[in-house]
Amino acid sequence: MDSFGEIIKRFRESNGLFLRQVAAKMDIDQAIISKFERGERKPTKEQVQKFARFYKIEEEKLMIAWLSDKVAYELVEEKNHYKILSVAEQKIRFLKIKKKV
Amino acid sequence: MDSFGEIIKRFRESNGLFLRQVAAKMDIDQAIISKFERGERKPTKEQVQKFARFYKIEEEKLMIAWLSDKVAYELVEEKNHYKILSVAEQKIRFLKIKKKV
DNA sequence: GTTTGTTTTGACAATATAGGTCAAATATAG
DNA sequence: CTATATTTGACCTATATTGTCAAAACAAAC
Repeated sequence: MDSFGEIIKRFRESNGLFLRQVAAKMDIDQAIISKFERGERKPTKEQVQKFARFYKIEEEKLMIAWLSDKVAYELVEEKNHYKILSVAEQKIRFLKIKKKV
Repeated sequence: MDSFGEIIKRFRESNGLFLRQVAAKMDIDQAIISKFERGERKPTKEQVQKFARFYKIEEEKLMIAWLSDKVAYELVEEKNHYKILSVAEQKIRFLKIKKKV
């Protein structure tokens, strides 16, 4: 249940890298990476993919963390979050079927 | 499992109102309401509340439809949507507990 | 306590996304 | 064809998100 930020921070540290180094190699401002790691800012989808490649993390895994962060952030202040999620699930299933036809 | 748009359209029609009339009373451009009804645009939270009051729909019900639309729209193109939703659910639960402390 | 190296913060700019307005186009009914 | 209702699309504005940079804060070493 890790957040995107926790994951990329863990990988950075286990590789013994400084923000400065990651920033240079990935060509992303280090202030932003610092904010990603602490969940203060959300990366774009392209950045998520870039991090997956950089740290050799399975892209799907990182994507799940990132998207679930977004959904959680969007609903945490709302009532009935469980209901909202289950209705959303039904709608997604319906939409996915519809598109294939 | 209705979308926000389907709900407000149903209420408008069952009240025998034209878009023009709703638009005038609610002070929202009728083109926008037309787009809401067909899901082409998403209303703001304030507008959702306004529609709930206008049609005397239970606000929670409309809010659930609106938020689940947003989540569904956000995830429909993604893989692993079920996994994403279940991780999001855990994260929300965790965050809600954390806030109360 | 000052030097050196790292991370965090915050103000501001740039960009992207969402929402609003309006008039014209397209139904639909008579 | 006329009249009324809805939809579409182009354009504009507002808001939210992301990027940049320099300074502040933190930490370890000495």
